Amino acid sequence: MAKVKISDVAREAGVSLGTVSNALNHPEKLRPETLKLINETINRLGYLPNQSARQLAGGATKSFGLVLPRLDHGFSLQIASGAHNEARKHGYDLLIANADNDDILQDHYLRYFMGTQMSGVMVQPMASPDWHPAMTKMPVPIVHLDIHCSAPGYYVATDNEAQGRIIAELAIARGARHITVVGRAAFMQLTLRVLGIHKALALHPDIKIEVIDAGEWNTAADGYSIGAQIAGRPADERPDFVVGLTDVLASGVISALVDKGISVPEQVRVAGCDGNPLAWSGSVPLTTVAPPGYEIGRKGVQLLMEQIENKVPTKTKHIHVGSAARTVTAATTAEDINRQELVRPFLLERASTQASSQTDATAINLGAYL
Amino acid sequence: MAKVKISDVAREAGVSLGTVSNALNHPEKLRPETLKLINETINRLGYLPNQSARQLAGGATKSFGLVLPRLDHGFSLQIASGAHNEARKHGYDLLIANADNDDILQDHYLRYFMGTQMSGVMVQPMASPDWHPAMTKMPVPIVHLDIHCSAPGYYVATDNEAQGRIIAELAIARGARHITVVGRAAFMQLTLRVLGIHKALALHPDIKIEVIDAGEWNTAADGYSIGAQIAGRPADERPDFVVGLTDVLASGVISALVDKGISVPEQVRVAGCDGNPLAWSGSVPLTTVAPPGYEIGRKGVQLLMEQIENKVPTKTKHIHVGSAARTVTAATTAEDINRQELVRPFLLERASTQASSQTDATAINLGAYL
DNA sequence: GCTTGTACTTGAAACGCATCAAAGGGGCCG
DNA sequence: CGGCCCCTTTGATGCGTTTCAAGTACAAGC
Repeated sequence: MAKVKISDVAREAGVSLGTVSNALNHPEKLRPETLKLINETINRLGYLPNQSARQLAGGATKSFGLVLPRLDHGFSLQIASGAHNEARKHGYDLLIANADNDDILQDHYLRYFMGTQMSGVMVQPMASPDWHPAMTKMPVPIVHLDIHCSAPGYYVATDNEAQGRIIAELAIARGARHITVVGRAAFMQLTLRVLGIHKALALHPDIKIEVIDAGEWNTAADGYSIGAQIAGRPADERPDFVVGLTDVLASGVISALVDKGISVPEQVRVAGCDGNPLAWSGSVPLTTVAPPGYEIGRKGVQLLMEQIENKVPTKTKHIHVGSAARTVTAATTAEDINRQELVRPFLLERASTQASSQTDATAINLGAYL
Repeated sequence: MAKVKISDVAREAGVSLGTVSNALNHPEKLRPETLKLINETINRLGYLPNQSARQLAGGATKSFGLVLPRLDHGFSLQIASGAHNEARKHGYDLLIANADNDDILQDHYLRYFMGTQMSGVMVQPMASPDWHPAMTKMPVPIVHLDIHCSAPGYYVATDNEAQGRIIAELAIARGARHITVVGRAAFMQLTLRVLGIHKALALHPDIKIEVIDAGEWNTAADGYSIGAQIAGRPADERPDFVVGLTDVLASGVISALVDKGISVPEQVRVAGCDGNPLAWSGSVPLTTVAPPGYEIGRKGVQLLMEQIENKVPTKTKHIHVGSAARTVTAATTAEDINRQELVRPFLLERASTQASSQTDATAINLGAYL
């Protein structure tokens, strides 16, 4: 049980300390026999390198940290997935921390990662990351995900506004007269979706729009109760188009409507946002706009790699993923954007289900309920 | 950009190195004014403690590592969620790594975590963890999740067999004559579910059962193509009950059946396993058995805490969560089990959706398609 | 004025490893 | 046989902390 260290291995194998170290880090420098001897000794003794010591002695390790606001949100997982694959491709490890919707905790893990000599850190912040300007001056490359930063720094944003616009345009095309948006609009990303909807509707002042908050957790139960409330209204105050800011919410709304005898989509059409595979792989697929989480994770790591390789982390660089059209906000002036990538949305067929979680693009899934 | 270290803070504040260290770790030992001075200096300089150095010098940190086979599987997330909350409750951090269904990677992260002086490590292995006996002799507490270990060691298992049994009993109660199980039975946990089904059917030799592998990823598309295959059979070779070893699979099967004109549940009933919130929050809820992932994560951390506090990590201890009935396998002899907890399955109501992801128990969701 | 005690503060010693200049050991050529 | 060069191995040095025995300053008690 006593921890075996490198010197134990060295003594046992009859070589010097530095040789064992080389066996671990630069195997090509050793004579094959020596290497073999050392490896056998390592296995026999059950030696496990002390990562802390390696990092202390050797500088940064090849690993990235990723702080996510929650783990039970499919979107965050796609980010994690994309980041993971890209990181492994470059030979980096990826460690993930759950901030549990808590600013303090998010900050805590961020500091933790930076202090661990990670090569880079990524966050999907729940609020604008301007909360702590000191963060951006840290000696570790950092990238913000799924958010627009007004502060200088690297980030990769998805065009949440475009998502809203896409949904709104769909609604218009379906002849909607009264749109109800369901979800906690106070969440940064959701706010932008709502903004996109409003913008798209600017040309159609005759279309009525309302937003109903769904509580903090955006659960199906929240959706259900809102759906029930909608169902209870007199027919002429009822929307003819409901947008769930989340697939789960939309799903709950549909349950309630159907339970209360309102037919979907005949009387009320419903659409969601997120591209949850289950939402549209069922027999009655839900229409949903999928933000390119996987791609965001991937780009995030690429941005990290750039900073690491260039060693010039002073320049601001942003990437926009999945924009259907370019958005201009105060934060993204021309000078801020050194590179911008637009990925066109496209339609997914019913049966090619898995594409939605692996694709590089913003996807619109056309399903039922619409 | 140059990293500021503790000695810089000390010099700048005009105190000694050890005093700054005390300010960080034992603030109560310092005179309030000194503490204040140091804290101000720390903030002014943007000092960030080097975690590697701390760990090296100070021994283990208060943090746990969790290695998961995949991140896009809801069940693993529930584990992560439960582990996270329990860990935070004890003041520990939780870091998560994604093994991406890869043995090597799983091993890699495991070693990484152990080498980082984590206080404890947890894995949800994809195969039996006996693959590497050396692991169990490591100087770091380790707990295996969602699996039965025959090797001595700590683990918390859910009763996968019981899940299968529950589903099978449901099928019997519905008068099934021919059951088709869809999924990659080679996955440890799924194997046990299938075993449970077989055992439950032992008393009903007249009921026909078949298992169809769904490929490695268990996607909805896999389910769809299997569903299509089933639909293509002559009516008398078609099952009257399909069990998706995963909700997503079941979902895909239903899509295919419906597309091919086979009515569900009139002609073929379908059930899933996993308790994916979306699976049964829609308008046509899927029947599914939910393994208590959240609780598994929680118990895992508790087991870790026990080992840490007792400092007697030699005793084998197992916890069974969510057993509907006790299973006895060769691996769990009476002596092995020091403590066993049985949580009774219960029914969830349609509208109380969020419970399924937060509950402590194995849940059976009764839905449509059945 | 001297001793004892209290309340902080100091700084040297480890923590386990990667690094790298230097040393060792052949082989080859002149 | 000496001189060179190349391949391999050595071990002292330092990475940024924590820890802890030793030190300092000051007050109280005699």
